[in-house]
Amino acid sequence: MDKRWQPEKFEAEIYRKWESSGYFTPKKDPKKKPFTIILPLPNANDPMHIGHAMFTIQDILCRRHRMMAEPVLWLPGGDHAGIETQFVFEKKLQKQGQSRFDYDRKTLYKMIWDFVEENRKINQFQMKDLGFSLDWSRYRYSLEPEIIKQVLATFKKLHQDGLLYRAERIVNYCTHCGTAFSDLEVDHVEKDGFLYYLDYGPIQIATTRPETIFADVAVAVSPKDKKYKKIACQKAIVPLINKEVPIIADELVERDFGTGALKITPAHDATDFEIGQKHGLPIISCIELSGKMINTIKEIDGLYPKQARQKTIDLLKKENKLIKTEPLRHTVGICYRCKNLIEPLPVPQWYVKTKPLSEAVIKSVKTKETKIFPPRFKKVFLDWMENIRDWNISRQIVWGPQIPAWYCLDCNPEIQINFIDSKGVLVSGKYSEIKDKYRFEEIESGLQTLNAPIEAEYSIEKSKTCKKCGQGHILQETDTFDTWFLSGQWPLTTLGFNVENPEKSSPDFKYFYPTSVMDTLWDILFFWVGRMMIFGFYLTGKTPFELVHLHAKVVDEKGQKMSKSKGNVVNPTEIYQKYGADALRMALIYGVAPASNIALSEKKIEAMRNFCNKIWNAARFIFINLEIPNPKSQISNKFQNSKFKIRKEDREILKLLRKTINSVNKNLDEYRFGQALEEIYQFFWHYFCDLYIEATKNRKEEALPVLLEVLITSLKLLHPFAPFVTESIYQQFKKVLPNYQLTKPEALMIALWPEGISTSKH
RNA sequence: GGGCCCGUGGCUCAGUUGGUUAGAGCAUUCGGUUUACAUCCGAAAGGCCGAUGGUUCGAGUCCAUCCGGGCCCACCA
Repeated sequence: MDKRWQPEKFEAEIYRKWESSGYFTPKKDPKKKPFTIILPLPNANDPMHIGHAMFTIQDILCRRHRMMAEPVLWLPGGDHAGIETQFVFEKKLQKQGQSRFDYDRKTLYKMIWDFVEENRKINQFQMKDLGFSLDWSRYRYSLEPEIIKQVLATFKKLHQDGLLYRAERIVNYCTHCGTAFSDLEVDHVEKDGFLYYLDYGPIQIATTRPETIFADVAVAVSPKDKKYKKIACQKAIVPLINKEVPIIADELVERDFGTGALKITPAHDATDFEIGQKHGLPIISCIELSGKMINTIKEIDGLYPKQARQKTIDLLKKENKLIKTEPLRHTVGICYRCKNLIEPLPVPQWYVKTKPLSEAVIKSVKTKETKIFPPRFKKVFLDWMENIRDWNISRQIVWGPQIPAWYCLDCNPEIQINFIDSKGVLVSGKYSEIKDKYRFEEIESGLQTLNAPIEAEYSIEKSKTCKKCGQGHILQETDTFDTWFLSGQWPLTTLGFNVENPEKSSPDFKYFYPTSVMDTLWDILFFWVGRMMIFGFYLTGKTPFELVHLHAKVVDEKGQKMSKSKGNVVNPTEIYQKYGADALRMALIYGVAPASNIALSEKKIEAMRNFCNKIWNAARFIFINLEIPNPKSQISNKFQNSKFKIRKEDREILKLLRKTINSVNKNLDEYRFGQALEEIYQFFWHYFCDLYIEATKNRKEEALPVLLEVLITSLKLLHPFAPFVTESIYQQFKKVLPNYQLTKPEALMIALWPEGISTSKH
């Protein structure tokens, strides 16, 4: 054995051995309950970042259960990651001086597909480098035809069950990304702005968005507000356009804010929209999807809201309609992706009715059919579930499966179409306006987007001709699914669930579902975990996983969030190349409490590298003392038959070993990985090495059986945390002790886990 | 506006249902090391466990209030 642990010499070979021996692929045994984890599918396009290295927790769970002789499946996959990937790709286009609007959707889709394929394997290699015991034979990609087939079937089922509908509401629209987002995808930031007090004739209002006055349809006051009682029957007058609008009363209006009167602009504010709906007010838009002003006055039309605001204020000042301006710190929504302001706009979208779906989920968490760890997240999860709002699943991007709904253009001539014609020119217009100038085939092949009015009729069955009018001018909805609509079904689709006929689901599904643990970063608890549970219960009536385990994010040594701009990002690849995978794995686990931030420093990684070296050298010491003159002669003769005296120190170390086994098991049973590792660390280094090995130096031969037993047992305990160094050592010993009882199994990875006397309650 | 979490030696954090001298890694100081250890071993120094009050035979650990830091959710224009 070398003088020190050199990971680069062993890691790749060891991983190859495991994989080729088929250890990662479970043997299904109907008599045994399997242990299953579905890997949170990384963005197929992303190289690994430090967050992915936290999958170590899952590997620890899987490796331990595998050693406990359970059939273990850890299933890997990759996500096309709709908006994330398209965003990255568009940035790339931008660098080349292009944009997505230069391409029809088919071409763009193909380009992104190729872009992803180029990178799709990278993070798979990296996960292998980290030693993850994933069953690569079951790898799934979210855009595989079979996966998409099931996802579309779910859409159809939702539709049949009346849980799906189109609606035109205020959505969170990012004019830069050109798509709507769900409420979860909007970040809120505090911003210093101004509150403008405007003269609306008999009444004064206060607003932060004077540029939207052109779309005002009313002024609302609080019904409790006495000071406006008298003028309730009068009309307010919108300045600049001198439009008369009614003054109404609604309890959503806050009496003490501003003047207590709120201008109602249903098209550009969610609260106003709600009030507008209640009072039957019209919806007038003054900002279009491109983010530009429209339907205003000639000085303003075509401007972006920011410029429009200044211009409007100038004009209001001129007409003496601006009463005063006061500074106001308020929160605004920004796009979580591009950080630009979210523009609330009315757009027809597809929605899932979530309330009926959430009931089973809530019940399962309350009855602990689905457990959440750490338990403190249970409350926020339930709060969210209980107040869930309908889910907007439409995204106006191309990267992802299109929503399976079809419109007949002849029955819906008002449909707005954007396409690139055969000369490469972008054409926009209603179908009724363009149908005589272009052939349908030209429109279809150059199609970018269509925008169907809310009353448009659609079919969820694909057909060549319209059942109503018999024409063949049919286009599919160009909205694609929110990525989470696909990934929300991941535990089902990856295991082979059949939506249309659950009886026909694959044997894998029948055996491995429900899965055991879902481990993920808590920031996607609602995005993903919640949706997986919704789909799991909706489609199978069962929870998709018995336990949700949430871990925290990795921060730098000062406790600061890692970000590119701060320059404190730790690249896992560099780390494991320098220190070895085991050192990185342990640095992420050691001394970390459940779901608390993980402070990662180079010093800590070094310390764990030293620990690997310590393990290696303890083994080396024993290895050398086997002193085998001829490796083929059986070492066992040398000590197995010899009578040796058990001394006090032998008894003590064995007792301590037993104690360590117990506490490691207990800690692991309760998901205290950091504590478990600390226990082994202390035992191995400071008791076994510092005390026991030192004490046996003058009676090496006699102590050999105990040395070997403690070493091999420790290797087993350490294996889930540091698989490479432990397996490498084991293989060295196996070579010289092929028939020794402790080194019988082919690999440490499949050796029997040291069970303690369990003290935890089950 | 509602909710959650954190505040323990210079730094980063453990401390599981309240129980003997509060732990680790890194950093610091001193000593040792001819062979398991690009190191390692031994020893030392360093903490009124954010503040105050309470429950208790006993609290870092439970309760209340306050101070300081972080996070999540929410339609205050």
